[in-house]
Amino acid sequence: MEKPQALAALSALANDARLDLMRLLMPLGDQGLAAGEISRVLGLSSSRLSFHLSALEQAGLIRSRKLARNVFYSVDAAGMGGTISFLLNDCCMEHPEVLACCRRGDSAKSTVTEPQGS
Amino acid sequence: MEKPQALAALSALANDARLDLMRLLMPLGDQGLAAGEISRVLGLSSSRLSFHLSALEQAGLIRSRKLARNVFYSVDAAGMGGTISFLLNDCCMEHPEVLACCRRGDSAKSTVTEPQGS
DNA sequence: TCCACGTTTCAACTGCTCATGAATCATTGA
DNA sequence: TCAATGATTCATGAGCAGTTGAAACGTGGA
Repeated sequence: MEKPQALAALSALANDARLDLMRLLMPLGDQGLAAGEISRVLGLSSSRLSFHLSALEQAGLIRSRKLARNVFYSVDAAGMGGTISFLLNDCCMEHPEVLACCRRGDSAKSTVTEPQGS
Repeated sequence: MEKPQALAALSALANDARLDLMRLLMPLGDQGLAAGEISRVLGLSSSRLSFHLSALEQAGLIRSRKLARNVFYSVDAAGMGGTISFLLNDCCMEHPEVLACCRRGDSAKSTVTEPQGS
């Protein structure tokens, strides 16, 4: 993934509503969920939801599929994976401590990175 | 890592200059680089750099250390790792296809995720 | 054909992010 | 003490992101 694309994806993810949206769609796989249903679950107005959905779709993080009157949205696993991969490989250059934090699924509370105590 | 903290980190990363900054600091480890040197390397004005540095520091992605007249900035591996871990675990719930993309270090060009052809 | 429903688009407004240059602060050496 | 250096803060302005409600669009059923 190139930097502009990664930047677009990061910008898209850096929003409360859109992060909730990704978390809602993630376990549903390719089937996804209709826009109206998403709007009901997340409590977003239709125009607001449409705005956020198109932001995520433009960033390559979700896909849409028209079915009768409904539009179903589902996560684009490759887009999301590519974004995380960009952070891990291109940005962090597989920095060992960063990798360790990821594998632990750990939060920011480690002091092992500070051997210099003087 | 909690959602507000992850959102702050994602917002901080969703910027061209700040992404460059992280990539510059990443291989330097705990030693880091002085602000003036960073400004020279990246070609940023001092006030602009200071603005971006404080954004990254507030987001918990870098640390600062005063040394004589200089302020050295270095990556906070735990913060960066926690952010990636949040995306991978909390947001993607370790979605197998997302994980696969990450392990491959692959970009968004995979069609293996689409077995349904009819 | 007409209406209802699901969804998107539009215009207007608010607030935030970012860039710029000047001013300020802290530290060091003369 | 004073000047020079390194870094941050401030005020300003431009532009973008997000919210809202109304209008428009496409589709399917009566």
